[in-house]
Amino acid sequence: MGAIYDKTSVESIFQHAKGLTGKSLAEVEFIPKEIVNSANKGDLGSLVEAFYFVHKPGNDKGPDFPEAGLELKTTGVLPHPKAKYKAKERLVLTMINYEEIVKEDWDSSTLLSKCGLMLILFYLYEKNRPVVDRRFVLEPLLYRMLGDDWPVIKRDWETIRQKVLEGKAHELSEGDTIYLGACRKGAGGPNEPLRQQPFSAEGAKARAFSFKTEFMNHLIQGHLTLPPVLGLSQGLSLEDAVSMRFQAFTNKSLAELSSQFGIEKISKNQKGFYRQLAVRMLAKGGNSVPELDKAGIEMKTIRLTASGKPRESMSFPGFKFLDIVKESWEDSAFFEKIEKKFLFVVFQIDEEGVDRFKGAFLWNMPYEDRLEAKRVWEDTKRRTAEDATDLPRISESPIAHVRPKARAGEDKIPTPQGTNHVRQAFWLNASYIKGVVDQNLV
DNA sequence: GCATGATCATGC
DNA sequence: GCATGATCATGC
Repeated sequence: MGAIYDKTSVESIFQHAKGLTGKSLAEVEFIPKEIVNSANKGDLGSLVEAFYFVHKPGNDKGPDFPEAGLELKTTGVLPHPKAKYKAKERLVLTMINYEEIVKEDWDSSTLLSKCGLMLILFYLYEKNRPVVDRRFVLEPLLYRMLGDDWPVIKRDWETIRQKVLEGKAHELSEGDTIYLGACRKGAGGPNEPLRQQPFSAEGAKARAFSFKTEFMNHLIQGHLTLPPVLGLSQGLSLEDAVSMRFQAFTNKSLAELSSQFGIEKISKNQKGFYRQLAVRMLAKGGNSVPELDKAGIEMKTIRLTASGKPRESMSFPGFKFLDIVKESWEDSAFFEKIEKKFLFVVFQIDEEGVDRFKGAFLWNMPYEDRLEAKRVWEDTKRRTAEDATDLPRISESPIAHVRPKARAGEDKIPTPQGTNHVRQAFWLNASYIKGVVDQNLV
């Protein structure tokens, strides 16, 4: 049975939690066999609560330990060669209740009252190991939502609430926000029931507040991470911080930038050079921007020709023919990517042929366009099953197409037809990117 | 100039 | 060794 501790004291609960460090639940407590067998992946948290803390959680609205105001979370980590561990996935905090959130304000919000103080236990995720045998490999973490990150999180919460107020709960995506994501929740798929929202007749997918995976990485590696460079803890929005940083560099030539940062483009084929410059501009000469990593923001460089069109379409991760035919849209890598927030950093060749920095902006794909991307993905899935050599071309959609992306000509992978064919990826059309740049670059 | 195909450079 | 962001190459 669980050791003695005081359920009303944060410190006491925290100390008790430390007794799990380095051990699995089954090493510390006897867990009846029928429970071990029936436990699924989501159950470790409730098993820890029931068997180790000998505690019944309160209702859904409040924290697990109401007297202490403490919410208990367990979450998986994966081994990582450099950082030792990284987050397996986002941490789901609590469901977004569309009917309720519009009546709330931040200070009295369900999110803050339930998750304002969390005790997070990190276990090593091993797919085939029963949850009760998974070891808690890190010290437990007490996370206060009102610490350094709160201005960003509050702003995120308000962004989500605002969208529901506008009757756009169905348009929510993770890319709307910085650290606090509105992740979809539930099995997904075409049969998943939609939820009602107060200001639109349109049904919306069930979504929950979550800490993004990359944000969890920073919690895990907290003491290792570099100091923030954008000053968001003072309440500045990420948009403003980014545009202020880039402002000073507008229209500077590549030569000016590289001499300013003391980095030279040595070889003609230095593909990451523009990206390096972008990071230097943002990080005041440094080489990392922790806030961008933490927010899971995808930085992409865009190089325009003198006429203002991107030189290239924009590539996304590749897919395997045998996988895509079994996947659903919302489990696909392409879906995950295009729900993200992007930082587009734009360079352009001027009339004299000089490459110049033109500006940068944050962007996430509008709902309508995500529907079109979904259509292209569904079409790709269907056609892969029939003939993997005939996939959506650039002329077939204003937004996305499918094209090879391989390491070499021999880099071929199996198709459902039993043949091997060159590896493929999704791309956003250069003409679509042009439209985005035209609309967003001031 | 564009669609399509092919592959490079880099970081983990 | 490999995935990913990025770019080059070719033919119409």
